[in-house]
Amino acid sequence: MTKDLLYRLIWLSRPLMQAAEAAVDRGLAGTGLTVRTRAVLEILHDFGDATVPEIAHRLEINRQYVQTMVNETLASELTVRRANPRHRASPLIGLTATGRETIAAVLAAERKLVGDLAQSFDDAEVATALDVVQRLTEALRPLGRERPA
Amino acid sequence: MTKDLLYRLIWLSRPLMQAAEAAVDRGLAGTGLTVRTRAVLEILHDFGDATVPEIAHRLEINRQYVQTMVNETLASELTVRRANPRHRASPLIGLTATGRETIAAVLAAERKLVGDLAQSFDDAEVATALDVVQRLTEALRPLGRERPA
DNA sequence: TCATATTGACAAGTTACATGTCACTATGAC
DNA sequence: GTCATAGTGACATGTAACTTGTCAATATGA
Repeated sequence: MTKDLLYRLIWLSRPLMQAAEAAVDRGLAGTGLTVRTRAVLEILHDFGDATVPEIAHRLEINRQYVQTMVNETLASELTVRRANPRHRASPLIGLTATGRETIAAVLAAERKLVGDLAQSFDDAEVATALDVVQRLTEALRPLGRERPA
Repeated sequence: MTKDLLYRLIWLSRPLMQAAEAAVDRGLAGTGLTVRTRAVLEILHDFGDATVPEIAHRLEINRQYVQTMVNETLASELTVRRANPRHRASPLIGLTATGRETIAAVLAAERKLVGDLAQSFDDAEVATALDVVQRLTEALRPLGRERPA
């Protein structure tokens, strides 16, 4: 029955996430990054300079916490503040040369590992899995809200 | 490319888990349970009486934390201590009538919701997704360990 | 019987967040 | 321009879900 399979799939999300984040964390050893500062740098790497609230929106966590993560990356000179023409009080955060090299190296290493894993899977099944998981996530989301829609 | 799809699938595990746990949490409103005490009761419901270390092993978290969760369920009389013939100092934890009714109601409600969701999916795609996610989790697990195997 | 392991209880520490407040700064309607 | 309203950085505090360490009581097995 689909119901039971779906139930098992839902509860597999936690082990998958834990395994994934542990693997990422291990890949971060020696870089001085944490899983969360890695996430900030990845946003800047993928989308270019952004303000703290913009990064927070992308990461779907609140701006106050992102602020502390960004402050850490500023302190370790992985990022810098740049003048924001659109808002004088809210500078754009951008990668420094070091920051760019660091995150690029991390992402490249991760992609290499995933490339190795990918050999055990074929395109069609992964595409199906991705589609199912995406639809499932969207279907579950409203159920967690105050007033489920 | 399979690699990119796989990468996206890996990073979807967190949103899926968050959506799933938020939905579970919402279903717990009014029962006095938390996501974690629910997990303890579910183990007892599915596998029968168990000691604290046994529950911890099933949940893959440490016994000290499980002990505090179990103590909460004992305090709210959802569970009771029963003599353990195999170990005098480590009682078996079992559901009370109230505990059994509570967890049965919660699980039934969850299964009903999943049943509704299941109508948007077909058996084959969910089976494929489950298989991919299981294999992916097992493949990622060793990468997070000290000495990746 | 005696070394070793298991268990419950308790204390602390940690991580990854959320929430609330303040002062400052923009922005847009007028 | 002016003024209500919203966005922002900084800071403080709170919280859930853990981990780690320790101790004394108790088992277990050679």
